[in-house]
Amino acid sequence: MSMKSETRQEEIVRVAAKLFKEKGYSAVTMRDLAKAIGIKAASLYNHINSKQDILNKIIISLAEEFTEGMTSIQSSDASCIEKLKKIIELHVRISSQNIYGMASLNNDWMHLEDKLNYYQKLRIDYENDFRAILKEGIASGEIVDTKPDVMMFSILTTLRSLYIWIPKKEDINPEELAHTLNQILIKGINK
Amino acid sequence: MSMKSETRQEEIVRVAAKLFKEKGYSAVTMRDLAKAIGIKAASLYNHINSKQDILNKIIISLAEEFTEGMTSIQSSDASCIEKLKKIIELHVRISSQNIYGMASLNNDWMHLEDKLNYYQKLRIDYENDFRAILKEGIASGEIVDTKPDVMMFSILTTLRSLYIWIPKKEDINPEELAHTLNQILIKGINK
DNA sequence: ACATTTAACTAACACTTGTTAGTTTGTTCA
DNA sequence: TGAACAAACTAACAAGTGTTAGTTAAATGT
Repeated sequence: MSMKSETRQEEIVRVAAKLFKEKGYSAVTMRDLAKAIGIKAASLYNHINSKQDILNKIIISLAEEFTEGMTSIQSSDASCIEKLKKIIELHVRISSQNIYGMASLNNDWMHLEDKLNYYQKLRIDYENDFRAILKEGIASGEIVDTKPDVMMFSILTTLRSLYIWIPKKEDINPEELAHTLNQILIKGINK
Repeated sequence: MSMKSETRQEEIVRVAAKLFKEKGYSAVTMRDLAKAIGIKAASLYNHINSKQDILNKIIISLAEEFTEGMTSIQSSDASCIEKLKKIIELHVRISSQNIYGMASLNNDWMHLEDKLNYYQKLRIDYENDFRAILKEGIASGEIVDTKPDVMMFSILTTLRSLYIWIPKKEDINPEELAHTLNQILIKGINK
């Protein structure tokens, strides 16, 4: 068991993400965070540079993980429907593993300062890649010819909100969830 | 033109909702709000009781509007698919008319204090009504027999996120948007 | 054994927070 | 004209904010 145990910095970021999910970035104080860990607020600064920096670490690492996933999917030679399935699996996987961080990504990104532009670029690029897949599917006849913006919005907001919903279900089987979502998002719900 | 002009209290709530959308409830100070209106922070208290109270007004009035809409839809004798269509129209209408308030409803509800329990009851009841419609549709064969929880989550998170997406489009035709969403959410995107 | 490093601590800082008190100004109406 | 009121103002408050400085105690490496 070479279980490399968590560093204090990692613990701070992890606990911060949990608190940020519950109350939002602005409502969590460094004293709240310190108390949740069991030390004094000043001691946090032996491990992190600033409150800002914690938020940066949480959000940017997740955003980059999504970007990497999308790049990999883009460059594969799968069909558009298959690519969409892989995107769904990507979101289910990352969201399952980062329930707290995903809340910050969705709700607290506007409090990024230095990293705000970088984050927004990643987000816009991701959405452009997503839209390109849909348009390709429309062109090839795989996907119904409806407004790609509305399709993307619908699918992507569902996927981005998974962090709200996953913790409410006791049986978090990622494969099964991805499969059910794939059916509902692609094929719809009517018989 | 008997255009009953906005009271100062209404203006405060309206401007607050806009600021809450941009930065979140906790990050908006009473001085920010006062400056956006053009008065001093202390003057706000001639019109409102507290910062809390502004949030209550924004969120509870919207939540009750949704509840009324759902009650009306529930008691109609439409088919399940038709009821779903009406729910989509309800969300598009309320979201179009309350872009800023919807952001608070989605992101700042946890900062409700006295009204938190009441809000959560409205929300749970709404979701139960929604789920009941889906289950009825499954039983009657109108809707595909997949997990109703996942279906509800998927549709409802899309509808709840409309406030993010509507302002990005210049042509905000609610009827057309509701129609497109209806197609995508009910019939899916594959051909 | 001793020097170094790590990571906790206490104390304090400069500033911001929501809110209250008391006052002033302009408008409304008898 | 003058009393009453609405709604702005200034000043201040007590509490809380992120963060720094300086100190101490335990662990580590030579």
